[in-house]
Amino acid sequence: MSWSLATFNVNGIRARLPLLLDWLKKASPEVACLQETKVTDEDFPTAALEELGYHVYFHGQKSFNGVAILSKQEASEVVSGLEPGDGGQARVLAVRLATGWVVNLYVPQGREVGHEAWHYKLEFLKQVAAMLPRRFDPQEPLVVTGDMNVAPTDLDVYDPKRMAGKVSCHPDERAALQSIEDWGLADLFRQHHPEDKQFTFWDYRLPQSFKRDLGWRIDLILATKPLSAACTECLVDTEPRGLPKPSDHTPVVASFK
Amino acid sequence: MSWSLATFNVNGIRARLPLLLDWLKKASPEVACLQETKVTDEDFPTAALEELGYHVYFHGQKSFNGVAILSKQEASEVVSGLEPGDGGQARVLAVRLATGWVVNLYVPQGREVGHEAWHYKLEFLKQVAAMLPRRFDPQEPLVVTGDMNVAPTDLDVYDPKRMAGKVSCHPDERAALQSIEDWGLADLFRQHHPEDKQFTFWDYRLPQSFKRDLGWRIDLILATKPLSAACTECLVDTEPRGLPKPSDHTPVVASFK
DNA sequence: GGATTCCCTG
DNA sequence: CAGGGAATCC
Repeated sequence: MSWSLATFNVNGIRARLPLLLDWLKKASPEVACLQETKVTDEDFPTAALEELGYHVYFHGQKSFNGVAILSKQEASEVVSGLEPGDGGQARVLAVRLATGWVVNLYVPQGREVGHEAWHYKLEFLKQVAAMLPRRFDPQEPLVVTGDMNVAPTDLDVYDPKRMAGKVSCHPDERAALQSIEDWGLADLFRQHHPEDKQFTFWDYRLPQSFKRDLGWRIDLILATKPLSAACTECLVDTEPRGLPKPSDHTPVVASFK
Repeated sequence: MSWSLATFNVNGIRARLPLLLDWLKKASPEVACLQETKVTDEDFPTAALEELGYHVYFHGQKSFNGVAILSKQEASEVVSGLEPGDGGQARVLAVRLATGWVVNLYVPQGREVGHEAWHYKLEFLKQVAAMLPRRFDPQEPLVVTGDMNVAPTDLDVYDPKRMAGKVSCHPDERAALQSIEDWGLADLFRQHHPEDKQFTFWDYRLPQSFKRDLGWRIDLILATKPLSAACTECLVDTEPRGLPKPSDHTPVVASFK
């Protein structure tokens, strides 16, 4: 039985609901990991998503952050947060599905290199690296996905020279991401497309960024060996970013046999 | 040659632009008087309206109020405001067309009976009553239209008992409106429909107010004898209030032969 | 309930 | 440029 998993930073699930529902109807991933839902659990639009046949798991807060996982299969376990010390920010949600664990991350953006928020970002990445071996087994099927806010290599930014040493391209961030992968995770998009300059995020603030393809690949699907070996394809679905009222990110989808 | 004139409190012309354009295309009134445009003259969406064949006249301010007149015929005169002492609020706009003068009003709502804003409302109505004989001739064709924020009689409110003595139904407001009409204006809707309980405004804040028809008739088209005699019909177009993202008001249209 | 403006974040 | 939030007004 083949299945697929998506990650999508929706930048406000309430503002994005029509677009998200349309996309889910078409793409119909078995599992969808959402970031930046920007909504309290109280106000999460559960009903509309359940109508599409998803079990809905979420971990939200008032204005910022917020993660959710939609799954056609019911989860047997749900874990919110990175405890202890993710600062109360709603950035981590994990569920155990029949196909394995899915860990959904919304890594802090970090503002500027050296900024307090940037140190927090590095700390967060280190805590993820520490959490994985504590909670999981790299021999078991597991996905770590989400908006990492780190472009793994220079291939993953539109202008590596301009971005060199800047936030999301800084060596310390890349090293922190690498040490997460070193535990035993493969970057599925890169595994299937070793050379492609394909982005998943185009800043609203850069004029015409999407049209001119001035982007970053920061939304990743990482998987342990059992799943990376079963992965048949990993693609960026660029269409939603071109529709009216888009998120600044677009979905990434991995298919498994 | 027959023609029609509409009044429509759009409650924010920028937020209402798609709905307004659709309605204008269908109804195609010769003249449309708009209230609560809520936009500065700088930001008025002139182009989109001109594309529909209208000359566009407006008198706006930053967040509140704002009036505009769209006319397929060019105006030979345009007068903004009620000078002196309409408090700088953008509530009055008059244009001279081939078919006669059109005076577009957005009467203050008044908040609560006795409130400072309510006294201002009465003062405003008195100033309108004083301005008409000073500027115009009741023997000439003239329309005074807009959101009067007064329901002329108990027939014009959904629950006259509940509303008795309240804002927009208070005897002093009705008397002030009556003294405007006494100069020589007929209420065209009421002239053609002496008994109809037909509303033009349904409050957003009353749950299901439109569906349950809990409304007020406060958007009026008044005309001097030459035009009231030429008026063949006056109707409330209820459709726009039922569409997605509606104004709380709906257009009223008068037809003339 | 909805439009506006102003503020904060990305 | 776009989301959310709080305050103001109707």
